[in-house]
Amino acid sequence: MRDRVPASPALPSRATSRRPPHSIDVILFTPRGTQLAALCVRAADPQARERWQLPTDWVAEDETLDATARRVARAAAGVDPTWMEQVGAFADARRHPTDAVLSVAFVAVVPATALDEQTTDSAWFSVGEPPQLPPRQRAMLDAALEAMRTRMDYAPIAFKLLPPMFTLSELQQMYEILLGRRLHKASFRRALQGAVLVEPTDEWRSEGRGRPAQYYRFAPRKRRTSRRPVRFDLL
Amino acid sequence: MRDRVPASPALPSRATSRRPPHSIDVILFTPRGTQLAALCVRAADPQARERWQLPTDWVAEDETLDATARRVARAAAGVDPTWMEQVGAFADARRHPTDAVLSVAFVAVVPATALDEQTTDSAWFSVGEPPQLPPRQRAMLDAALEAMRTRMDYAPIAFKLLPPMFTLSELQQMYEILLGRRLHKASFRRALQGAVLVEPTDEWRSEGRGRPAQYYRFAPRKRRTSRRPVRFDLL
DNA sequence: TGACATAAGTATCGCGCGGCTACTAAATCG
DNA sequence: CGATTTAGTAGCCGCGCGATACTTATGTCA
Repeated sequence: MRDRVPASPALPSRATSRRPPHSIDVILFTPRGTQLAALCVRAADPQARERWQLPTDWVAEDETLDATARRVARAAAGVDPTWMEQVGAFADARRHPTDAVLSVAFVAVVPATALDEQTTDSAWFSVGEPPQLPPRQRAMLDAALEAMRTRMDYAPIAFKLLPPMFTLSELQQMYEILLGRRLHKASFRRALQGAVLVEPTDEWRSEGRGRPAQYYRFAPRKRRTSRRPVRFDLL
Repeated sequence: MRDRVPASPALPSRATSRRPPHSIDVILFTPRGTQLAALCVRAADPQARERWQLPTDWVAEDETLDATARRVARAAAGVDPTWMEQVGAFADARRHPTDAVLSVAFVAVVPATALDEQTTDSAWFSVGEPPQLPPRQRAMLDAALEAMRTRMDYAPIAFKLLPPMFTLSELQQMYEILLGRRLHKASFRRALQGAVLVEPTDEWRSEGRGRPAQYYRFAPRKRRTSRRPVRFDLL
């Protein structure tokens, strides 16, 4: 399943004669146990193999930003992310490993099942305890986490991290990992039923102890008719 | 109050020897009557004076993106915006007036009172009926509007468009203009009192007919303790 | 085989918020 | 004085969400 991976995903692999001075940096998240983890790669500089950084590369000629981000993500994780979105452009004076004038950050997620063996060139770090990163990339990581959590209300990110069939407990656990906080079971299921997002299957999960759980599949039916009320309590 | 304005705000005014190939485009909003309006400028090309575009310029050497955006906004509107935030990077193949490889969009707002006479080089267009724009900038305009409306829950954008003292009706009207929809008076005031955001002053507005309205000032006291519940109805 | 543990799923209560209608309050206009 | 206009409030209602407690269905183990 894994594609051919360059020896060093952090190192710009292309050698274009006239490269644009902006990089694409990808913050890759995956659920690891009960924690959310971000992928970091070793610095390309052989002198500083102990330093970690985010996967990055230059934009190729006639390549869209999204295509570059997807390429960087695939090179670093070995698989295509199941969801990805741009976070924004970062161009302050803080240091960046490639000395890019401007860097565009993307946030992406990959399922835990897609992860294969750890390489010596990359490692997953819990978002609670990230390694020391170049200053600009550290800002990108924080912004990516916030952006993903905000986007969860609008994009089915959690669903894209699960297999086609899943139990409601598994779905709730995925939400909890991504949001970094516990949710209430009854409320979670009531809200889920209210929106018509999932439909039950005939399959049941029976693994070990406890009552078997019914499998559901993602099958959204209602279209967004809801209007959000004005909120002042977040100011 | 207006600064010196270049003859053509749309035209990159600086002539750096080695310019970075990315531009900063600013979507400037202002309340105009009961409608939200966006500022457009005439194309720099004397051959195409009938075409409109968004204010744009290149990033100067050792200039942050925000500083560039502020400079572009001031050049186009004559005043500093009272709120501004980055929208994102746009780099698809769609045409852009400066042929920039990559453009970073910013959304900003200026109060209606700060607007001076219309120049022949710029005009305000209602967001409901924008002029035809270069394709990339058209996408930026749509994204900017959505980003601003999303951000209203987290940043006091409406307050920054009002004078230091304002009536609650004025505040509600500002929210309605920015959101593009009507709000309910009682609900609006209840939510506003719930968060402790404004405090009454001793001043009263008595203009013509109707009961006088009390002036309030923006004085947020509570800190954000609220956690948003998970929402499935927006998927 | 019955008690216990474990996990899935449901029932019910209460509270607060958001939308609605209707009402009161204070000014101007004729 | 009465009509009009705008500001501001009161109360009802329904729903969403959190919390607690309960039921159901399996495996484990004495």
